[in-house]
Amino acid sequence: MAQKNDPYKFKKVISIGIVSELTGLSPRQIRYYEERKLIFPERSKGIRKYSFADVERLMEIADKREEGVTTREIRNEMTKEVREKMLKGQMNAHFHFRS
Amino acid sequence: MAQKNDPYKFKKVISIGIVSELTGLSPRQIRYYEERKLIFPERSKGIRKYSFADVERLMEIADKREEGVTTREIRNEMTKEVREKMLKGQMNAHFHFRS
DNA sequence: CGTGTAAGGAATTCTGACACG
DNA sequence: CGTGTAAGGAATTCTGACACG
Repeated sequence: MAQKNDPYKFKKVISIGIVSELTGLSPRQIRYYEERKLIFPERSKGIRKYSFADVERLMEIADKREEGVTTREIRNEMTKEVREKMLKGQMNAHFHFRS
Repeated sequence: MAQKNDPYKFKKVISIGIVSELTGLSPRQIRYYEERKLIFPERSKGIRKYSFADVERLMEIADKREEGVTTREIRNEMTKEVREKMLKGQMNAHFHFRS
């Protein structure tokens, strides 16, 4: 596992303009990737707030897009990863019970 | 030393409204503490940007203010700490040379 | 000294839409 | 499909000032 007890990485506090600066993506692109369910900012009075984790995710997305991967495919890879992680979780729970 | 290789703690990316929510301080108070040189946000097109370190610092300031410590005194404690750290740095460098 | 507030302006963000492809 | 743009409105932030104390 990467880093989970990172106290700042997951707090949604960054507005879209700054995210745009950090990632090099346009606000339009960032909003579109949300529409395609690749990222999930929170809202503070209607205004989108992102975490550093979101910023890193967006940079990964940007890389894949440059390689020609469609948002649809990125989305699919994502759900696949989640599925695998859930399986692992199941297995861990299983072995835990058995031991 | 606390945490120095924290990749997110020191990036100035949070706007004053969010800092206000995180700390419970009013924007007015936050700007005033800057005027008194207790914090040093960066600016992105005139708009203040704070780091998580700044947020923590502001919470310390808030605690001291509640105890009745003046901004002047907080400022003095600060410069004193810096002075001590510089001394330590000197000593470390010194011993380093000698060993 | 430390903080609230009203004032006017500038910069940000939001959404829905049209465009191109 | 993915992204740019102009449009109109709403929310944010900024500064300097007056107030109270």
